[in-house]
Amino acid sequence: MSINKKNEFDLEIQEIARFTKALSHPARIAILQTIAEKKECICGEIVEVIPLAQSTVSQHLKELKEVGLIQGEVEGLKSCYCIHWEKLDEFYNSLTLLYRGLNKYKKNSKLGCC
Amino acid sequence: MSINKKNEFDLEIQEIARFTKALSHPARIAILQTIAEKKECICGEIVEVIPLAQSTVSQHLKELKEVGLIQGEVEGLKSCYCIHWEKLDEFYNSLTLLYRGLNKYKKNSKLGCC
DNA sequence: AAAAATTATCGTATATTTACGATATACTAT
DNA sequence: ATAGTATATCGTAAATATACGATAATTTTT
Repeated sequence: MSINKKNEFDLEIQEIARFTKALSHPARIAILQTIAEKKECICGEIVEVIPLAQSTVSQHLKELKEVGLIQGEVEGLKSCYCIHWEKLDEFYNSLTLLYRGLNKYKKNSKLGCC
Repeated sequence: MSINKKNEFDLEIQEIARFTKALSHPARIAILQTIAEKKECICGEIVEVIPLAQSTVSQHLKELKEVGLIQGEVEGLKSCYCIHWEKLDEFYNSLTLLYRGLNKYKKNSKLGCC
């Protein structure tokens, strides 16, 4: 049992789900905010602010990087992260489309169900 | 190990994470769309359209209901679902605030990292 | 060259999610 | 009353996520 069925849905929907999943943990939202606020977005600074172990923060950073919301660059010993603004826009835009798409049906809906 | 640390983050952030988590599976996004599109939002109609077993769909419906994005009403033998539009607005608004909050720092950011 | 510092990765434990079939419950139709 | 329907819930298996310490890799500093 429990074979993955996520790929049986529309690609557009899968894309949104990958983004929302990336932001489905408070730590990753907080990390995104921290990176945005600081000019020097060094890993250690993130670890200082987030109430999780260094290895755990590193893991969350990896996930944000994999979905494309942040970029990482090795800077000697330090590792420097920044927001991938275009990707963030892309996320927000596709979510806005979803929201508007749903809202199109709002006018015809009754209050409450059935 | 693996004690839950989600509640060590800002409430605002936790709230957004609960919403994004609810939409972090393609099935739940598809279900939301299906409910919005149909006027008669009966469970069986959702099951027809979603490529998952009835019990699995029911489980996803429960999660959407728990986070408040849909409402359910028993209608005799049938079970009728609808979008909770106010809650959906709430979600979209808080995500918009997050997006704008991040974007405030965009102008001061360099292209690429460090 | 040795010690210290920074970060990614490995190993691992636990928790949660995903998925299904089977079943219970409750209503409708015969 | 009985049979049939619709849906929620239970039990369970497998997959994935979360969290940490330990360690490896690499770069500074001494």
